[in-house]
Amino acid sequence: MEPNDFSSEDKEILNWDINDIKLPQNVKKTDRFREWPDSYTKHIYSSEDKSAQRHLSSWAMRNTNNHNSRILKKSCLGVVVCSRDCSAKGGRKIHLRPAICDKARQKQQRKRCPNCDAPLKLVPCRGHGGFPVTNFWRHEGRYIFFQSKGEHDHPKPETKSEAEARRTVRKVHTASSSISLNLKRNPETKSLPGETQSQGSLPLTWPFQESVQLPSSYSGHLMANAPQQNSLNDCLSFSKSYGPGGSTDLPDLTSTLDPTKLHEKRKLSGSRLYSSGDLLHPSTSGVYSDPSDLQTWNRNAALGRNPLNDSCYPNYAFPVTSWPYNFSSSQNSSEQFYQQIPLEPSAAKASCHSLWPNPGSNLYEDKVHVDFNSYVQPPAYPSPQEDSFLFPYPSHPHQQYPLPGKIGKWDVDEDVTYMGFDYYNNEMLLNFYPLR
DNA sequence: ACCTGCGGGGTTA
DNA sequence: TAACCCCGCAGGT
Repeated sequence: MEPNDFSSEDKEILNWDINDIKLPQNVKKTDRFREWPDSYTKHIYSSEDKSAQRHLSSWAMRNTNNHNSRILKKSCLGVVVCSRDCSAKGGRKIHLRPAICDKARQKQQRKRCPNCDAPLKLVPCRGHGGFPVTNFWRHEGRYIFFQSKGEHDHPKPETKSEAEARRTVRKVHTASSSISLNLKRNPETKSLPGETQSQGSLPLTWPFQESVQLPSSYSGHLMANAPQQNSLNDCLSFSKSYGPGGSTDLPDLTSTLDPTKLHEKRKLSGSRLYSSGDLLHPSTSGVYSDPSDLQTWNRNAALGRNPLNDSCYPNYAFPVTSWPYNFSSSQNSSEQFYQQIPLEPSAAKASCHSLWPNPGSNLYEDKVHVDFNSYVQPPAYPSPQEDSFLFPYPSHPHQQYPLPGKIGKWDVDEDVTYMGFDYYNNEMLLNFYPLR
């Protein structure tokens, strides 16, 4: 649509700025929640949207004080990578989600690469004129306004739920292995001083062991089968809740947030919002101030990525060689993907991904946007969250790393690639590596 | 333990 | 003044 085709009303809706005194309230259509907002984009969400209420993003965004209680500002923390830039089997790269909490992040950076044991490195985001990409949130009336400044100049980290899931499972594993060890020992034997369950010392192959050791209290809602029933059935059960039929929202992690909370604070002032600073800055393209980052970037860009290979396959035999879902793009590599899933465990040391296609179910029916049908298209491949913390190298015909500043984005048009994912199932489709 | 939002305050241009 | 940042606190999960 050409700009001239817009009515003045439309223009108002399109031209708002998060810093405006008044924001449009005659919004005809709210946006679907964007999990990976990038570039200089704006979105208007419904105030009912749980993900928007929580100001969620799959980028690791931390709160930034802009001294403006009416506009929440968050800046991107980048991504945690292996300092040796190692590749796991299958060419996957280590792309961890930086901890939001400063202390937790420092602690995280003291950990080692789960793949090669090299130190981890935080790649800062410099996508906004050399500074981190910033996101702004403002609740106004029935809508939640979102504005993004800058274009992420780094790979996507694992998602929030993936990172949370990894932590959760690590805890469970620690607990269960502790119990297990105690049972193996004389039950009355106390732990030796200094004896710890070092996460870092666990073999990389432990994820599967962990998955079968999950206490039933934990895994019961995750798997239809008993935890001890391994491999095929578990793996298939992982995939049950995912697929192109899902909504595009982030998982509804909780339902307790009071959406009016922010309004209560914000109704204090009715006049012009004082400037939130960099909102007024001219747009700038991504800047690489660190040549090594650019090098890494270029390498990644040249190698591309394959969202299919990013998908989860647990660290054990995966017998599925085809998928019942009939993807719209039958000639694309999704078909190939399912036929190439390695059958031997050694090839499957990879992140467990949250987005297996789901032929039937739609766990998000209650959340489906009113104009859902106008947005959802059958995905060309099963994994929109192609950027788990392990990254694939093989290039994908549909998606490659664009260089910053290009029109290309980290993800393909979200309208196409979005798929819903279920938080709890996501927990089972996690990256089991014991980090953080 | 960690996430999130808030707000005080420091630094720099 | 405006942009960035760090830090600590409180409430929540």
